[in-house]
Amino acid sequence: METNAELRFFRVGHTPERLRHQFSRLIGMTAAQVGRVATERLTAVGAHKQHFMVLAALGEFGPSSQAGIADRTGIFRSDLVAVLNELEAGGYVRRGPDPADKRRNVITITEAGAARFGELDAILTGVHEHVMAPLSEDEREQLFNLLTRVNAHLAGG
Amino acid sequence: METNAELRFFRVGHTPERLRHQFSRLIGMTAAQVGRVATERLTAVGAHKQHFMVLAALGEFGPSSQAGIADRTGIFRSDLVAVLNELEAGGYVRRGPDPADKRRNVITITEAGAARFGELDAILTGVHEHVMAPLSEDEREQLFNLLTRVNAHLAGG
DNA sequence: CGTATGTCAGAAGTACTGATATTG
DNA sequence: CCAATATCAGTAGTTCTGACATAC
Repeated sequence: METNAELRFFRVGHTPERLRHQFSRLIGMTAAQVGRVATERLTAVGAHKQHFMVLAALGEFGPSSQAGIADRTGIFRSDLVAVLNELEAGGYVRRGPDPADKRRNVITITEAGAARFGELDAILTGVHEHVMAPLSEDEREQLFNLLTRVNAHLAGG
Repeated sequence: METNAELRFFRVGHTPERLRHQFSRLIGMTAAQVGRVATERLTAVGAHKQHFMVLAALGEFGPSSQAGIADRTGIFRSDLVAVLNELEAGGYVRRGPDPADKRRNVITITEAGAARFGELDAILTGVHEHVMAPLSEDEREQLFNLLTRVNAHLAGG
């Protein structure tokens, strides 16, 4: 299992190539690992990322139709139904008909929902503390800024 | 649907909170969008991320057992079987018994496999060009370094 | 005997498509 | 008549668990 130069196309001393290739996998690998940790800790309290996303969207933008939540979170309208069923069952949101447009529901976050959001947010903050552990304050801010710009660009088109 | 201060717990002027919350979703959202684009373009040529990961691992570390590939890529041994079946069917890898340990197979990348890797790598490079578009050369390097350190830390324990 | 390897069968989560009834 | 909304049914792909035979 030792070095067989014929069969390796990344040779030692060929660093730029190797870095580029690692780069291609970097985002995916990082995201996968971060996602795994986050999912793990959220399921430990009976939640999903989607719960967090919905509660965050409601907290940020106020009461909304389901279509509005779907647009803001990227969750499919069809999948949102189940997520809202769960959140409603937990008392975290209220779902009522919209008097102004009878096709729509108005989804409203409750006190319990705000508290739940705080709980999930603390968990995710813990995760990203763990993830960011090797970075300084300045570097975390750099990473935040770079990712924000990348994300804005991707969301924009 | 206008501002209802009672129901929003992110208030204007409460910026730090909002940033923190956005931060929690940032990696996930970015990863999701990058992943979607990458998957889309790879399936267009009949490939998956896992194909790329396996070929990259073989290129980087040379011939390996399936367990070795699983360790390096994070793909489960059970799932690797199908991935290698596909790669073998395409002529991209050879799978033979290990004379030194009859439990193991030795997986070797072929010439065609190296070419295939180049093809997939070009596709993913294109994706990350698209992703990194708003960043300067220096900033890309920064992002690369930050993610590398985060990733190393996560992989290490 | 306990452990590692490759393989298979299947569960659980996620992402997505399509159809439908209701309403605008 | 066309578009949007909430909902449901079902597909596809990913992640992960468990079992098993073989070999160390």
